[in-house]
Amino acid sequence: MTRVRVGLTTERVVRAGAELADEIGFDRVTPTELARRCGVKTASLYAHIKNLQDLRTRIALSALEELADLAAAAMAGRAGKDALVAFADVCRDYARQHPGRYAATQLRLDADTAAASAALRHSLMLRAILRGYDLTEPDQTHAVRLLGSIIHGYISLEAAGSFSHSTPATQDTWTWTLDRLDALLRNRPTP
Amino acid sequence: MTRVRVGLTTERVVRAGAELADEIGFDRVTPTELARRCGVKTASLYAHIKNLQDLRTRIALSALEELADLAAAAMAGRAGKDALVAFADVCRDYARQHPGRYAATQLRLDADTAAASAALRHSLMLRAILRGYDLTEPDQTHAVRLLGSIIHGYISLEAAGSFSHSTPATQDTWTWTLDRLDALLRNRPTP
DNA sequence: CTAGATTGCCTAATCCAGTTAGGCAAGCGC
DNA sequence: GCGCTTGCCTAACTGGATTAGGCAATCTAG
Repeated sequence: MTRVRVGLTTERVVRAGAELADEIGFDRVTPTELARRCGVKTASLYAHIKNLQDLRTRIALSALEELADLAAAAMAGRAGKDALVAFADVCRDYARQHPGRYAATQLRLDADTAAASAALRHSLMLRAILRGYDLTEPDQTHAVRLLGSIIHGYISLEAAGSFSHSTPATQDTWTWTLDRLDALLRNRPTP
Repeated sequence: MTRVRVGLTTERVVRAGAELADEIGFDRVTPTELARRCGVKTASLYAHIKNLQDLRTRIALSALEELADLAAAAMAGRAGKDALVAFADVCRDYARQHPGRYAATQLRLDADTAAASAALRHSLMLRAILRGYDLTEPDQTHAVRLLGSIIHGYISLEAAGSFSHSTPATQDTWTWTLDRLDALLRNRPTP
């Protein structure tokens, strides 16, 4: 019985979990499935992760980091609408290319974990986008929330297939939406 | 051993499941928990539901119906911004009062089930709202998707607690958002 | 090169949730 | 009161999450 050492580490397990999530869905990532994919018995995973919840949290945190890195890179050197479109496109592309990881970013984290996560970077980037528009508090906070709502809402509905049975291409709606959103932010507050 | 007949039916089981979802979360609704709540052994539920997936699907469908009924009632006799605000408020209130049921409405349904669900009524109501604005295709479809994205995105983020650690009250952001959305829909397409 | 320490991965076992099969009795119609 | 229907039960199976403990593959020292 030649026993082969795959050489797992926590990082590799989490990475494999993220890939698995993209293939079969984040909520179907389970120790059993992940072990199968890693070519290892289920119990062996527990040397690297504490339990299922720990695994999911780690995948979520790594996805948040990854998305934040991508967004930061795309936004570098851009401002105003350019920055807005760059950020939104990165989020949407990420969700389309890595649906499981994107789903992971929506995992409900406890307060401490969330505070130490890359979620803070995301909100800072939203703030940064709005620096290109002429907004003062409290409008700026309202706008941060609106931005988050539209981007997340659109991506969720598109991923759920809510748009797939209508005629205009979703890409058209996406650019239309960002155009309108940009105009909305540029215009003075309504009277 | 006096055996008591609770008198379950599929409808009552689903109703109890919806209430349980609001209390402990939709994804924690499970035959075991639901049986406990109904005062019945787990196996007894299977006379009324096929399995866990069937239970979840039924809860989702009933929530979609319930929300559609509420929305239709709130929108009756209203048009334009009044209709928009009425519809959006109903969705938000429903999500706050019945978080588990709202989560259920986001359950991924297979094509046949979705087609026979109240989801169609929801999209028709969104179309109805837009009749109060001067939009032609393809702008109208874009606007339907934008409406859905904002409402769903905002509610999701608010439910996830994403807004709970900032200062302006979420109610202010909500009315601000609907004001801006109304203005966006009223204004001519950007040059 | 080899002995010992480390530790990655295994087997074995436990617990618990989802699910099925079959039995009993509570309430129905007569 | 008699039988039929059927709501609910007990008993049993399956499969996944998790833990404990053992063995062997690799690393390090000398």
